[in-house]
Amino acid sequence: MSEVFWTASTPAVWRRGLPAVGDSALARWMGIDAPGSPSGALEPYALRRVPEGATLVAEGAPARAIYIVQAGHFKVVRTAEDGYEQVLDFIGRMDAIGLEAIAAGVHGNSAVALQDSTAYAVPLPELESLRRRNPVFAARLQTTMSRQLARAGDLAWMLAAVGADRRTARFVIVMSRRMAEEGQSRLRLRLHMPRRDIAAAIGLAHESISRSLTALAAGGLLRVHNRDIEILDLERLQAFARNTRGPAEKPEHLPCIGDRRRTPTLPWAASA
Amino acid sequence: MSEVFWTASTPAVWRRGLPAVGDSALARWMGIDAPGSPSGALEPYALRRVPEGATLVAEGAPARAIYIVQAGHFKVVRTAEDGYEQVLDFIGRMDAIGLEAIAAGVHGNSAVALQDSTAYAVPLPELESLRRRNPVFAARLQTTMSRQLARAGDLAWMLAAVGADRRTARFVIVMSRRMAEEGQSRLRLRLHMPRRDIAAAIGLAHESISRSLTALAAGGLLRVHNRDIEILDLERLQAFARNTRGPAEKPEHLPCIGDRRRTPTLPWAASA
DNA sequence: CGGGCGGTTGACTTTGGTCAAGGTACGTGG
DNA sequence: CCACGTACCTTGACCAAAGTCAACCGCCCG
Repeated sequence: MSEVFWTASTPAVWRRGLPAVGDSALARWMGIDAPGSPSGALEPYALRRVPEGATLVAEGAPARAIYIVQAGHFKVVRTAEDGYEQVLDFIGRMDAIGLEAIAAGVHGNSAVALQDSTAYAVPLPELESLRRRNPVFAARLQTTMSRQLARAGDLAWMLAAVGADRRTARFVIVMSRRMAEEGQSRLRLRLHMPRRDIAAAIGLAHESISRSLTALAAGGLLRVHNRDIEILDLERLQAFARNTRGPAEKPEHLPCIGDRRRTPTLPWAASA
Repeated sequence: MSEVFWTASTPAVWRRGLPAVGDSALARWMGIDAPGSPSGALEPYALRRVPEGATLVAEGAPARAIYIVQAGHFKVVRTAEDGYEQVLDFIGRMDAIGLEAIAAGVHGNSAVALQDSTAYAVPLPELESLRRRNPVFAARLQTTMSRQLARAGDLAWMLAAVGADRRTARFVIVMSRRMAEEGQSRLRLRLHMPRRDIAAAIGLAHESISRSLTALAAGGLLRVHNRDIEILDLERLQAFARNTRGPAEKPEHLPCIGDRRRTPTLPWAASA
């Protein structure tokens, strides 16, 4: 119970770039390793290297291409005129960036690399013909857009929760679900972004993220060590995240974690 | 200045169903009036009538079809387990419903009619072949999905603003922009939804919507009469909505509307 | 070894949610 | 045509929740 699952010193490689996934997987994703297509079909699509912190697409820029992430992670942000960055999404490998620009012609959001990353650029002029020539790619693209729409729902779900603790709990659940979708463990997650970005994603002050994570940890729902999070009790975490407003479900065994008034240590956790 | 632009008694037709748009426009939208297609091509796609308050698609239901709105307005909601409804989007005519379900196979959101409305159902099994046969429809569908992604950004932009007044201002701006996109006046808008739905969309209590609208009106930025809103000073409204947090821009001529402490009447408005 | 960034915690202040009451518009039935 | 009832909207008072400011700690990197 007291043992930690993370290594004492977090390997620097986690903070830096991720190992690149083989191009074959990406080619399969794009449907361009289909019978008849030369495996070198990826060639025309430039592989862009994006160092940590660099901007792949800038909002307001004319839409020239969409991008398929090969390795690394990105945050999708919309920068207000006052410099406040609202994080709209976090994008991992095999996912697409810039799809919202197809209709508008200009990018509405920026994409910034969270680590050293790489992405293939598919020029918009070629998108149409590629879609026409390649049904697999067309379907995959549609699926990706559909999935991103579903994620927008997730974002709203997180932002809808009034309590800061609940929002944070929902954020953890959403990240967990995505990890599971990628085939990773759903109970041990590694957040790829600083607290500040989490805060910007769910509309809180970054201090509140800290407090909420601490409270959830004190409640025995999580274990937190910087960007490593272990979900100890998914059941209760979900139950806690369930309610949007109000002092959690009245039912006795789900006391409100928000009740951390003076002492961050939860009164009801001590009894268990 | 004291004259009102709305008729004394709001025509009941506005609250009820909207006049149906001709099928020809919809057929053109879907690309099935293209040369070679019989004009009766809409036939296979059932036109569904949806009375006010009725649910067109229910979240959790298996995805059978997507819908193209012919007349009326819908709200797209995600209902939490505790019954709280988060509004994700408002959908008007010529727009699509249920696109997020293509990837997941089940509907993640519900769509509820705000007035008596009608929509064409395009069964998912036919979607693929229709897209393949009909490039115009394929492109239009992609554009629509892209636009909905962009709107998800709008939603986040609204929710990101911490101040209630600012959120409300942003909501008005977004609605104004959409009206403009539909070719309507951008300064006179008719909201099709009750305060309660606005509140659910931007994450506030419905009382706060009232207060914020009143404050904005008191500031001379808007004129409000129930669901009719006239934007009096778009310039200043946008300037006010600009900042995400903090007491608005320090610059003298843009005082913080949020400063309505005791008196709802704005102190700085009186001086002008 | 030292500087800086990211994270945590505490004290104070303000915002907006909640509860409650009153007002207005619209539809319905007499 | 008018009276009534039901939503919808507005306003007020109170208070808990979260933002802000500030200090501190610890880790990583130079």
